[in-house]
Amino acid sequence: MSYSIQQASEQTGLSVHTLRYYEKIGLILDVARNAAGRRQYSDADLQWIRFLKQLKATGMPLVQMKTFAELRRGGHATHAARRGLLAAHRTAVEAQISALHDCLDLIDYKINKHLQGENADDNTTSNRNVAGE
Amino acid sequence: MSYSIQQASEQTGLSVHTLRYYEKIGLILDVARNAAGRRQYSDADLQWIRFLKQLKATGMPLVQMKTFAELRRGGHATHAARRGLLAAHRTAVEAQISALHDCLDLIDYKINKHLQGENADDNTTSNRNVAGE
DNA sequence: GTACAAGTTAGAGTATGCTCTAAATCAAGA
DNA sequence: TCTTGATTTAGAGCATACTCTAACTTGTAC
Repeated sequence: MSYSIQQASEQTGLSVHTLRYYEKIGLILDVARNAAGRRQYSDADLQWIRFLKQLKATGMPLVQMKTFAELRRGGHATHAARRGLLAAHRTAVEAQISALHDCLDLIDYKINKHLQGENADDNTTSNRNVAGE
Repeated sequence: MSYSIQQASEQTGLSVHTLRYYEKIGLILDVARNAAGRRQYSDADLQWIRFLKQLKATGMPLVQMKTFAELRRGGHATHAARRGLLAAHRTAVEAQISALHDCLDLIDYKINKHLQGENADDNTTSNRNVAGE
């Protein structure tokens, strides 16, 4: 099964512009072309693009994804390197989750403060050591 | 207690450039000045800046933080609006956490795949419906 | 064959969020 | 007083990640 750039866009949720851009900067490699020079995305291509989207959702910069894309093209020899990258990123994602939980706690505290109708404009007298209103 | 911009920078982890920038775009309001026109940050200011930093860590755009900053200046009358904003943001942060957990799962799958020495370059024969290598 | 939609490229433009520079002012120590 | 370092402003510059434009080619329907 192969897909036009428009179909790939629909399947992945990235715009056609973005798909071309990702290819230009080396995130998507070796996309097949038909006789007329048009892109023919494979299922594997779409899976890879969805993976990129996931990585992006975790805040990974495109340049780091590019590193991964290049390693991927290197085949078996690069398995260890890719594993290392993923492991490092895993740690980063866990830290992010932890930071978001902290923020949730803070938001809950703030919401609660507002619900109770406390003087929410005077941070200096807060009985809890959290950031200002 | 009041703090110079340099001290505020040290206390909050934002650069002095960023502190001035945040003030310029309306994220930090009504910072006191001494006779010479130099900024004198209060403890309340620092708490507010730390709160901004937390919001930023959750991916909130500066323009939305600015809305919150303006509401804050509005005092009691804006409590409900602020509560609404925070509640909406809470939902967004929860969604983010959930997305990050999904990504962790995917990363774990990938790491595992590499550890086992499977053919990690052939996505089309993957026995699991996840994104490409 | 003639529209018309969809594809191609290179390259310009935009949005966000800083980050730095220049020129001037100010405060404190030798 | 002179120097050094910190501050001030307006505004320029930069990095990231798109997003769009122009000019052209291709494929399909009528």
